[in-house]
Amino acid sequence: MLGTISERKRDAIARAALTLFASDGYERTSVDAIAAEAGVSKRTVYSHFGDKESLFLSVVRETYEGMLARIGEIVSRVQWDHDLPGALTLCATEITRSIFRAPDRATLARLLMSEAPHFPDVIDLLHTREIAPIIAEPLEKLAAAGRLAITDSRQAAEHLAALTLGQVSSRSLMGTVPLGEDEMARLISSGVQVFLRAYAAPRVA
Amino acid sequence: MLGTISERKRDAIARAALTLFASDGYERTSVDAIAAEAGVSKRTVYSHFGDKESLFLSVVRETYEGMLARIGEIVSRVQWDHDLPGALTLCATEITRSIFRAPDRATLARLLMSEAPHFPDVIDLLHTREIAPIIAEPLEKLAAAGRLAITDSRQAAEHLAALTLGQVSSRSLMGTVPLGEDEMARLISSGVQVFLRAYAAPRVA
DNA sequence: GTCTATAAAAAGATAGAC
DNA sequence: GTCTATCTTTTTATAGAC
Repeated sequence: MLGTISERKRDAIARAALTLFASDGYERTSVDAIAAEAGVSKRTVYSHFGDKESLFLSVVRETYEGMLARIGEIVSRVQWDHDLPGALTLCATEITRSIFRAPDRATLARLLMSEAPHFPDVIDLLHTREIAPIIAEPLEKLAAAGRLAITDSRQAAEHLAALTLGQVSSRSLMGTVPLGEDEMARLISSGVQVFLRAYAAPRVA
Repeated sequence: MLGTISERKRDAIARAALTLFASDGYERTSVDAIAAEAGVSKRTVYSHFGDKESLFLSVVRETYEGMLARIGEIVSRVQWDHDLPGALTLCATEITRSIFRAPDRATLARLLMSEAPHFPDVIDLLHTREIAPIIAEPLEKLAAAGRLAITDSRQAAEHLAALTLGQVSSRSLMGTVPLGEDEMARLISSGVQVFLRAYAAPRVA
């Protein structure tokens, strides 16, 4: 189940690359350093991934897709039926944590933003595979159930994301400065409150 | 009033550096390229700014301070007395434009985020000289006048910023993808609407 | 102060042996 | 597939003339 030696090396290279790219950025990370961190020779890196750019795109894509899958899981696990503020807060908190607390995704967001201008493929990735639609899905159902006054679920999802994920990103400078658990909770719950005040379904008389 | 030749060269270097840093990032920008763009020799760059890092910090600081001053101006010029939604929309639009439309500041935000992890001084700058307090000031007055239901003006300012500036930043990938004037307007006005629904002063009976 | 020329180091990529 | 050794280019920074 561990794969061939070659596959394990490939994996070690990908992990080392992600770690280094995320902490130092693309240009500051040398292929030498990646090879050393992975415990292989530089030639092996080139054999597996062709060149530095392909290696970068490969690990970035893989990690980003993993993040989206994780967000999908979180959204599908949340119990939306009862406590609405609690469900929204939990969902937003878990998503934020999954992005800013996972060791290898901690600074992925920053890395993507930093390198996007130099890699059209990254811009494409970010535009094709978005977070908002994933959040929009449960909001749509809540609207249909009459529990939220939402006309455009996609837009509402972006408002919710801006008020929670966006606040945390901004405060932590895209994951650069670590945020305390309590401050993160405060930011998110304040954001959810604003969202709910704006989108609360009017009381039926 | 144009300054000495030396001062004009210094200025040309600073402008060239900002342009190149903003479009290519710190590592991808060579001092050679800056000297060429400024029309001076490389030696002159080093004479004026010491080294590449000092040059970077110098232009970043200067530009960021200029941006804050511009935001302060915008906030102070807005007429808050009459149409509240209009005033908020105008203010947010002007601020967003001043950041993402000014030629030399267009990608400053992205540059700051990208390089912050590698320059402690940039983190310091962003934490010491913030945007939120500038926006909090008029909100505080509006709350005092009973026109908004705000308890924490600083927090409300961050919510407003997240819903306007934050949405635009996110959509444009921090200025990487240019946004149409109409889409920017749509994002901002939707954000202001949410803000107002959440912070509207309760009607006095 | 400003320039040309150069030193010194680093990094991406490859050749060739095993 | 994997390694060591090497080529080539680029980049920061400086020496020395004017």
